Amino acid sequence: MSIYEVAQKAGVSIATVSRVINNSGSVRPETREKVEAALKELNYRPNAIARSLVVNTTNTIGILASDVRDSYYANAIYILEQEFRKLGYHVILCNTGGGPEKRRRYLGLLLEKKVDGMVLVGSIFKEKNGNQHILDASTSVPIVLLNSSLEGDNIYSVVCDDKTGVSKVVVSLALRGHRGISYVYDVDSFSGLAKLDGFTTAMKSAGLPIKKEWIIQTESGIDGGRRALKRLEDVKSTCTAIIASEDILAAGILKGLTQKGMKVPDEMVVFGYNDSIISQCTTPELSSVDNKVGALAKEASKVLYQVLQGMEVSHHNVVVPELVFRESCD
Amino acid sequence: MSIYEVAQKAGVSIATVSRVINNSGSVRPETREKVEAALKELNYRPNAIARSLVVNTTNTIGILASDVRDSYYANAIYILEQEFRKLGYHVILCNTGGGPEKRRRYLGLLLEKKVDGMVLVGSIFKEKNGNQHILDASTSVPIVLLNSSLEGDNIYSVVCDDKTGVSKVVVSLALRGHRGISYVYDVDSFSGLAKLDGFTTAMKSAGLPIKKEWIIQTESGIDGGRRALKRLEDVKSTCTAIIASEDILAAGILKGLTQKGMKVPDEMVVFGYNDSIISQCTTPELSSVDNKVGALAKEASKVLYQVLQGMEVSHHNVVVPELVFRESCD
DNA sequence: CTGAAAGCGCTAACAT
DNA sequence: ATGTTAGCGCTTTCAG
Repeated sequence: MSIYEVAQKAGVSIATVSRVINNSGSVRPETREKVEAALKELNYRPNAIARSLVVNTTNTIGILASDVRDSYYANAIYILEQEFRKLGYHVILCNTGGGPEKRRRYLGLLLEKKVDGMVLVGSIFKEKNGNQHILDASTSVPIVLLNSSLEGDNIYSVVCDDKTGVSKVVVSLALRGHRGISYVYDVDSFSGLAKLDGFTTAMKSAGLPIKKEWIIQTESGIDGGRRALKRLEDVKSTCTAIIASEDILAAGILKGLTQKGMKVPDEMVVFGYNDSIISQCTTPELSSVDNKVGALAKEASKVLYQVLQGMEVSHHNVVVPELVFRESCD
Repeated sequence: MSIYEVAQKAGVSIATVSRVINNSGSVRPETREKVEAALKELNYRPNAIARSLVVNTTNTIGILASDVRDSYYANAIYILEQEFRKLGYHVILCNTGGGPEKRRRYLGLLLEKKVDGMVLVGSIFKEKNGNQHILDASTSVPIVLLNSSLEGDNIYSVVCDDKTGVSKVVVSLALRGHRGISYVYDVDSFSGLAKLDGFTTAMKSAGLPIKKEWIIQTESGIDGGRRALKRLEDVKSTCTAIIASEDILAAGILKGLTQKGMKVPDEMVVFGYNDSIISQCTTPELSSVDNKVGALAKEASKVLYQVLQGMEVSHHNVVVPELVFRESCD
């Protein structure tokens, strides 16, 4: 099953076999045929490991994501895998589960596996020095961050302009006459902070009041949404619109509202974020912000590919999100 | 950055360095310290590729799934990755997109990459000879099928008993007095067929009428559900319960029902399948069948691991699903 | 306890 | 056009 046996069966040297396999050098048609016959007969498969060792490249990209089960990441990974495949790369997947510790370990493992490059999907949290390992890894291979950002020679980022995303929602709501707008979010990630920033900035420039009690941080998930709504009631809120940083949060809010018998969108308008499948499953259907994961992932693969090809590539790349209106805000 | 440089810096041979790295053989404490110092200083990382070449194993498992974006697959992949990681394996992910053609190619690629084993996630469709490549691949490495089945020496399967899953729903519905029960499904996959079988079998043994017009095949997705409902109306159906083969289908059905002003569950009962996040987002919330992806994936990784360890393992393993009652069927 | 050397399967000069 | 050969970085006998 090695190249030697093929060579022997074809009555040529291993170099010749290598040549026909890789279409390199030139070989006489008759010789080629002999070799190809042997290849078929032995059902030969080249050993990519051995090849990698000599050519010093694995055609493999490492992908780190905190959790594939999140549909946002799932989408990103799906596209990344597809795109890299088209470009001739394999993909090794690692679920890091968020924390920097596991991420550090996986980065190391991927480095040992000699991946040609990596893409880190999703927000990096702001730990003190928590990102040193990324910087370190980047000395060995190029790294692209999808929806996160970090400064470095060999680090590239592709982000969705989430600040603008939320801003657009605020503006849109203001135009519809809403003055009391609440913002509900979960995590303090890179994009989480950008969204929050977008909210406050836009509220200010629209001249709308920003009340502390209207900005609510809650747990992730549908129950997080429910709970946030409850807290909003506690403070006797008089807002007429709620923006959630995630669709799933908005789904919880919608549930809570319905339960209280409040009409959406008549008595309260709700906006989600991600334009995930969830936004189509709720009743009423959820208006949301399409943060373009597909475009982001495509861009990320393109960037990494170009870097790998030795091209000069911009270190910062941004994609602009779009509002999608459904029943919860018409 | 190779083992040679470490050896040189430590003033020992590469064999010794190898020994301390792998904790193999025995080395004098002082020597070990010298080596470890050099290791640190050079920030050395072993080259897994080179190692794989000699030990003839990569500690990598290939995973083929048709589409990670499907939450069912996403869950499976997440758990698989976690479990294998715990066992010391990496995971290469391939999205095959369903068809056998791409799957054949990916199988080959994974073989070249010398994965130690593979798990194929999801249903294999019934093509004529469409599965020969799986059989072929299994001569090189063990393969476990998650929720699919194929006979072979080196092939193992872990399936959810979906036939029983749907049967349970039927029985449960019959107990509640429903006699007219409709079944809506999308694809003819391995598990798709099992579910359908479960429906007809259970209907028969419950002595309930099986009408052709009540068994509806439709497209996948939320619109598939909507459309199926429409067809059900077309035939002036008088059924009082609908079972869908997927939550997302049920979501579409629910939407359609609400639109028509029909009360769920009072006028019509609906049951989904998968117990996905979707079932909690709909209004009313969807009763569903928990098909235990988590358990399935855990079992799959265990099976493959044991095979890799040279243990004797059962070729057929089944996990039993459970009903989860929510508002759409109380 | 440590080192020398063979070899894993392949590619890429360098010869011929 | 084809063959010979030297590694790629590592593990693993086999000597010492």
